[in-house]
Amino acid sequence: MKRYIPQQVEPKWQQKWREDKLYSPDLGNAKNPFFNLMMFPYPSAEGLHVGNMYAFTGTDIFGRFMRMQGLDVFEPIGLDGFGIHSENYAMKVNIHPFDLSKITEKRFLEQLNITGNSFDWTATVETYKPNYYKWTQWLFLKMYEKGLAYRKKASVNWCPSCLTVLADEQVIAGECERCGSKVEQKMLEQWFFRITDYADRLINNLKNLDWSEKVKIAQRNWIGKKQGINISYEVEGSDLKVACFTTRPDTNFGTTFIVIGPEHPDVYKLTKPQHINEVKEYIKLSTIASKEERIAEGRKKTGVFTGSYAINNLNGEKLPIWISDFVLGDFGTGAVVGVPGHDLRDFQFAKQFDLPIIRVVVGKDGDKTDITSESQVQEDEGVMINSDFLDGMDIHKATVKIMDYLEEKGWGKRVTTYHLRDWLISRQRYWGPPIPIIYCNKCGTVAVPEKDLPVELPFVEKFRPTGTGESPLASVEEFYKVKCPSCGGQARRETDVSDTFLDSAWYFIRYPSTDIENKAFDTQRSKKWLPVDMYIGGAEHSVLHLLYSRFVTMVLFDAGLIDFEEPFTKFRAHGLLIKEGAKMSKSKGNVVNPDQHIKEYGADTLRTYLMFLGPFDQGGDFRDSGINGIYKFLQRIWMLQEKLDGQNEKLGIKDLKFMHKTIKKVTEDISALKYNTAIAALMEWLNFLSKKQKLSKEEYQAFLLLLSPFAPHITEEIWEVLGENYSIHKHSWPQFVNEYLEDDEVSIVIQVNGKVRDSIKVQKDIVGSKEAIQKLATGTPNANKYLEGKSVKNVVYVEGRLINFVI
RNA sequence: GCUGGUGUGGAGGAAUGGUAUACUCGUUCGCCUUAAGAGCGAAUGUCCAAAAGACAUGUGGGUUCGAGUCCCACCACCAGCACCA
Repeated sequence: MKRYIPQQVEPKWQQKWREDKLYSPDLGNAKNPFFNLMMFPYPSAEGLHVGNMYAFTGTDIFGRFMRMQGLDVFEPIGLDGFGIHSENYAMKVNIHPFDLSKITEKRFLEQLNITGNSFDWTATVETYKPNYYKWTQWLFLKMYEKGLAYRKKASVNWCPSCLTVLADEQVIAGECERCGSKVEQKMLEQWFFRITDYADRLINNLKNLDWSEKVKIAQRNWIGKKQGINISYEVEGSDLKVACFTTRPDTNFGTTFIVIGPEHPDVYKLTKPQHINEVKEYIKLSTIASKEERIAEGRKKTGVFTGSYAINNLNGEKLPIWISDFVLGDFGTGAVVGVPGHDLRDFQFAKQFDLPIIRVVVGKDGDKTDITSESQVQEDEGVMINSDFLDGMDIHKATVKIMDYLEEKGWGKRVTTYHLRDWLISRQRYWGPPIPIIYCNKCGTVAVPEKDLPVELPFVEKFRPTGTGESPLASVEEFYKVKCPSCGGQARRETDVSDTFLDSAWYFIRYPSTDIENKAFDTQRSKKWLPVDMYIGGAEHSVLHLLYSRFVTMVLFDAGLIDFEEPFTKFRAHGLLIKEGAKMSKSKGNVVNPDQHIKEYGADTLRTYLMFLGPFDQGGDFRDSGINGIYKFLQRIWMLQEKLDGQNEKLGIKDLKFMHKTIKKVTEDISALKYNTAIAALMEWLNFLSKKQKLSKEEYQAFLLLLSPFAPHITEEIWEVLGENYSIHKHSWPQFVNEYLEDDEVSIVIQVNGKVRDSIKVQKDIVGSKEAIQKLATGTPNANKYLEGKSVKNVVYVEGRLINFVI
C-alpha cells in the first residue's frame, strides 16, 4: 500500500471545501447557530506566525467538534490590518501602507487557507477596507450621539518615536507597547470615550460570564474600584480648600503633610510668592520627565514646598502642602494626605524632606515604637493608637467610624474611584479610520451625517507622522477643507484617526452581516448569531480588547440596537507557544514559520502536533524533533486500511470496550479543550488496533470521526476511500455506550500501611463485599509476607480500587 | 512590590486524595531491508550484576489508613500589573 502524501491530498480538499461552501452556515436561516470565534490577527508582513496557527487550530478543533454535534457552526476569520503596528512596519520597509496591506493580505489569506481551518470564507472582514471602517465611523457617531464621545485637552501619553498619543493600556511600564520608546506627557486636544461611566457594569457583569477566572481578575484589577473618602482641608489664611482622596481615613491622626500633584489646578494659588520660582521649575521638570525616568531614579522622592499649610480638623495640626510628581493628576483628587507611618511612599517622602512621622496603628508584631525605618512602616491589619476616639479599635472598625464622623461634620464625603480612565481614541497617525467629525466656526463640532460615510482615508504619499501633534492628514488640504454639513460654510475636518482597538471592539458583530451593505449589522442576524458562543484568544488581550469590546457592546445594547449586553458568553485564553524553552521572537531568530512545516509534513501533522504539545490553556514547547512522531502516527492510521477486508469484521467485547472508552475520553477532553490528552487516547487506541489482524470498518470509522477535528484532510480522504458520504466533517459525532465502559473483572490493589504490596483480579460481582476481598487479599503470598504474625489494626477498603491493611 | 500561574524521568507531558511517570520524542538492543532519517519488536526514574528491596513529583513541615494532588511556610521560574493614595 502506498504511503499517505499530504502535499497531494490537502490542497484538493481545501479547494473542494471552499467551492462547496462546506463551512458556510446559512446565516439567515440556520436552525442551531453556534458562533465559534478566534481573535483575528493583524497581518504582519512576516506572515502568519506559528503562534497564530496554534491559537486558530485550537479554536477550529472546538468548532469542528461542535459542528459534528449537529450545530450550525459559524467560524469566520478576518484581518485587523489598520493600526500603528502595520504602519510602523510600512515605514520601516518604506512601502506605502495601502500597497503593503495588499501584499500582506494576499499572503495571510493564502496561509490561512492551507492550515485546514473550517473558516467561512464568505464572511470575512478587513478593518482597513472602507466597507468595514465606514461602520467603525458610524460607531463613533453613535458614541458621540449618546454623549459618550467627548473632546478634552488633557495630559496624555505621547510616544516620541511613534509620534502619537497612546491609551493608558498601551503604555507598558512607561514604555510604548509598540516600539518600546519612553513615553512622555503632552497636553493635547483629544477625543475620549466615557468607558468610566460603565465601570460598575463592567465589574458586575463579570460574575455571570463563563470566562477564564484569571481574565476576570485581570479586568477587575484594571478597573480597580476603590471605596474611600474625599477629605476637604482648609488652607490657612486662604479661602482655598484642598480635597484629598484616601481609602485609609482611619490613619488620619497620623497625617503630617499633604502632597498635591504638579497637574493640580490650584498649584499656583497655593504657592506662596517666595516659593514661586522653585515651584515653576519643578513643574517644568516633572512634565518633561517620562514616567519611566521618574521610576528609574530608584523611586527617590522629589518635591517642593508651596509655603502653604492646611489644617487637620481632627486635631488642629498644621499640615505643610508639598508638590510631588508621585501624586498623579488624574487619580482621585490629585492630592493625597501624607501618613508616613503607614504608607511606604509617604514614609520615603517624609524621610527625604525631614517631615514628622507619627505611629497610629500597632500591627500584629506589637511594635509600638517610633517608626524610623521602611521595615517598620505598618500598612496592614492592626489596632489604633494615638488617635483620640479611635484608640483601641481595629483599623476596619476605625475606618467606618471616622468616615461617619467626617461626613457628619461636613469635612469629608464618601466616594468611589476607579483605576480605569476614559478611553483615549484619537491617534495622530495616518493608518486608521478618520474620525468622522467636522469643526465649523459657526456651528462648532458637527458630526458627519451618516449618509456621507465613510470618510475615506485618502491615499497620501507623505503618510509618515509629523511630530507636531497633528496627523499627516492635517497637511492634506483636499481632505480637511470641507463644507459644514450643518450651515454649508467653510469648515475643517478632524484629521486624527481612531485607535485600532476601536476596529476590533466590534468586528464580531459585523461578521454575520458582512453581505449587508447598508447597515453595520442586521438586527435579525445579530439576534440569531450573537453573542459569540465561544471565543478563544490570547491572555494578553485580557484587559485591552476584551474590555473595549464589552464596553462597545453595552453601549449598543443601551441604544437598543442589539439585544445582549455582553459580547462573549464563553471565553477561554490559550497558553503561550514557546520554542525549546524560550519565547519566540524575531530578535532571537527562533520564530517558527508554519509554512515550511506544512510543506514538509502537511497541515494535519502540524495541527495535531501543536495540539499534542501540552494543555491548550497552558501553551506548549515547540521542538522539531517531536513533529515526526505525529507524522508517523497519521501514516499508521492511513496504513490501517490494509487491515480491512471486504467482510465487515465483527467486534469483540474487548474491541467494543476500547472503542467506547476512547470515544468517551476524546469527547470529554475536546469539550474541556484538553486536546493533548485526547490525542494521547487516540494513540493508545491506535496501538491497540495495530495489534489486531483484522479491523472492523465500524471501529475504523469511529477512529476517523474522533480524529477529524485534529486532522481534517487525511480523515476526509480515507472517508472517501471507504466509500462514505461526503463529508466526514458533517457526520455526527460518535456516541459512547455506558455498558461497554464497565469491566467484569476488577483489579484491586493490596496495600500494607499504604504501600503497594500486591494486586488481585476479582469478579465484578464481589467487589461490594469487603469481607470477601479481605479474605482474598490476605491469601496472596506477597501480602501474606507482610501480614504474617502482625496484628491488623484497621482495614480500609475502597470499593473496586484497593484494600489497605494498617498494622 | 501586587495579582495569577507553574515546578513530575534525558525532553514535551499523564495522573476524580487510592498501583506516580499514560502518550510522544530521544537513547539502546534486536528483526526486516541492497539501503534508509522507512517499518516491526523490546528495554529505558535512581541506587543494586540481578532478584528482593529502598528511595524518588522544587524545599521544609502538617492533615490522612493513604498526598504529585489538600493545608501552612519557603525557594525558583513564567505571565500580567505597578509611585493608584
